[in-house]
Amino acid sequence: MSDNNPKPPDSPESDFSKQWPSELYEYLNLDDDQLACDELDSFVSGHVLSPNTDQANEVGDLVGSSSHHEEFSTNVDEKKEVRDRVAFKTKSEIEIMDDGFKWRKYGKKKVKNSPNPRNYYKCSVDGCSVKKTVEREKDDPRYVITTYVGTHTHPSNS
DNA sequence: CGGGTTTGACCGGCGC
DNA sequence: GCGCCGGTCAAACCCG
Repeated sequence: MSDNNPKPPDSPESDFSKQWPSELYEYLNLDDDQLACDELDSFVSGHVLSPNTDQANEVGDLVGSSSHHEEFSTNVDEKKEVRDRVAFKTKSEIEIMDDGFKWRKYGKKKVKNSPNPRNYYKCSVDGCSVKKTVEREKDDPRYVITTYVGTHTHPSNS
């Protein structure tokens, strides 16, 4: 948390950052409760900017391990662009979850480390360049890994 | 008619 | 220098 990004002063909703994770938590809770699975709860929050393949490996390993949650504190490794990378692992048969935002799919790619394709979504709101990537777990196809990149600059509810 | 989705192609970065 | 890999764009198509 404490991801205080350079939000414009004309943003009436300064606590939108708090609102965002709240909804996600709701989903996670619902999902968890719905399936009564206490073995999952992967909450991975990172912001590694290094374009290194190691990054993917780490994430994959983390997800593959499961059974335990990891939390990365804000390391403030900011360079110039503030790209918050937040990955969520959710148990769902569908990857298209409406979190209150409108997403436009702009690409689909098949990763080598996974037999399943990866979907790329982008926020439809003008001025909001938040991206989202959805990928299925390679070990457990019933798990969905959603990675959010960036911060919304507009209210979730229209 | 407009926006959203789809798929392939293209590109940039890194490794070898 | 080339190949691999991941990410993005764009044209076409589909649906409301």
